[in-house]
Amino acid sequence: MADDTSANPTSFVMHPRPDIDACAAGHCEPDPRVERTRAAITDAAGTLLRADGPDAVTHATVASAANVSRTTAYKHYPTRAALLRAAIESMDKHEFGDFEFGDDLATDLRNIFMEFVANLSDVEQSKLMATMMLQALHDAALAEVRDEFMAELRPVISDAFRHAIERGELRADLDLELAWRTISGSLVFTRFLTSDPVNAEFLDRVIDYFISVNAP
Amino acid sequence: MADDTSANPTSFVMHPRPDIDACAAGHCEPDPRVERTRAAITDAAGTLLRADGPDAVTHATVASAANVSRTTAYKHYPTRAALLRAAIESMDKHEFGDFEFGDDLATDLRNIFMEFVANLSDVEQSKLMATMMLQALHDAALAEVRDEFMAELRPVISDAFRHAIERGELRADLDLELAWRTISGSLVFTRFLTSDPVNAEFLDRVIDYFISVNAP
DNA sequence: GATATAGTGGACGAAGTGTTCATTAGTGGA
DNA sequence: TCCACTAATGAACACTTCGTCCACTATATC
Repeated sequence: MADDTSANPTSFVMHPRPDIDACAAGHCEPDPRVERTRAAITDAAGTLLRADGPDAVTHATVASAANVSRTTAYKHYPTRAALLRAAIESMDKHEFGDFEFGDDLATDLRNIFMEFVANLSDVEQSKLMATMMLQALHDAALAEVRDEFMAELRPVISDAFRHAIERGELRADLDLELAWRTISGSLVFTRFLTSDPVNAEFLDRVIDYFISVNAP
Repeated sequence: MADDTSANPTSFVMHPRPDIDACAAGHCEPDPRVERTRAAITDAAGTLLRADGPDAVTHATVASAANVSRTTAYKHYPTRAALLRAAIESMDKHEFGDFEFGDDLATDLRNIFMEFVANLSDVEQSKLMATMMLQALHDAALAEVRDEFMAELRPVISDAFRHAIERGELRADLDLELAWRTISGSLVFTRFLTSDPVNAEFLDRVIDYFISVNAP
């Protein structure tokens, strides 16, 4: 099916525009129509996911909520899995690049986990997170999204621990890997496997327990 | 529509049978047909949930897998939520009534969490658990199921802690509530929010860390 | 065997899914 | 400003799934 290059010279591809898939891949002068449409779709998908759960995220509902035709939704996200992934990726992940460490560990941990806890205490955001956890079990691409999400958190916590060790707040032989899993885990476990509230108060309790137990 | 009691005496309700809903409620001489059908449906639903995830659990698929007519599936579980709940309840929850405590905490914890970890390291069982966590956010009835599931685990762990305290393996002022959340949480968090494996080795690491940190 | 309920399977309209296609709208280069 | 090109549209399509209904058969108890 290769085009015959000896065809009518006026039929040259003179103004090639990047197509949808090329833009999705990343580097290409973006067509504003594509950007607009994609943003509308991902926003709508995320909102629907938070509000009504994963079952509510279909091409039809999303297209309607995004004021976009159903056909377009299929063009951008051919499968339901891709649509769901887009919805989950719409989650605003906190950037810790500019995090400023304070003078004591408790304050640092409170600041770091504040937003995490806020997400957990919000039912809609929790639905989104639980959906991510569930889907990541099937969907390798989504598992990567999840890992990137967590990759934001971990180095900041590790740094906080290191500072605390330097200050003598924590024992020097602390297992950093287990330490951060302990704190995050207490929050996640309590949110998703118990009926107990996960709020600032509980976070404080977890942090205090952690510090008291890991003091030198 | 009250029956006229003066009607033909042979038309008395002579052999009233309990209906489906009464049996579902619990106490009633169970109709073997109902028991058989229910078991077939819940088994099939659980298997489907584990194998293909919650989206695969519909009245049609379950009925087909259970060799039961679609109509019957609707009769027993009128909504999809009810069907999913049945699937999740089919999870065999370990009974700890007969648990025998040993002479050291590490062994006790290993034995207690062994099955929990086995579930987490199995992808299918993990799907079931993640579905439970997600659905419990919408479905109050399912939240209760989840709590009952956890209620099996907690007292055994608390007892293990208490024995350990008596033996001098743990500090006496240990916060039991946070302690068990710490261990369970490390496992759950690592399973559902990281790509790292949760296996016997990891469990040992968690337990060793916990004990070393909470020693008197 | 009489009687009552559970389970069956076909049929149904309604709704949803995934695709195609001719048409319209919006974009950037000439 | 015009033009070539692609994105987006919406109507139409065959197809599947959903939930419900009903006459009928199977099975359990007395």
